[in-house]
Amino acid sequence: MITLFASRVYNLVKKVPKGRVTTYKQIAAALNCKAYRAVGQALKVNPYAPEVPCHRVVKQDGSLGGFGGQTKGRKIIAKKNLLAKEGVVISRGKVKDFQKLLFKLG
DNA sequence: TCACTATATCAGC
DNA sequence: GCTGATATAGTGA
Repeated sequence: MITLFASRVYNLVKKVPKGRVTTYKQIAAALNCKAYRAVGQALKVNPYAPEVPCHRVVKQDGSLGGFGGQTKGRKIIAKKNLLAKEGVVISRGKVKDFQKLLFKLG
């Protein structure tokens, strides 16, 4: 079930250009709320898999967050490769130059 | 209303 | 630096 809130999240994520990343907080802030977790859930059930690259959405500290294939555990390799292809380097499980690559919404 | 969740932030060690 | 607890907001049953 896609809701209005989720649609807004997708819209914002789609705005993130290649080689750039954003955070759950940025998205939530752009929506004028603090539903960081709701954002993650919205992305989780996203029907726009290729259009809404959740791998471009990371945690506030630059770490990949809970995604990376599944929410249980697993390794975060696919995302690392995907981001690396776009110019985003992952170092120690976190985005390198995160602050520079961070795409501020609004 | 209750429980769950891909977060964020603070306190304690 | 890491872990535990708390705050916040949205979704589904």
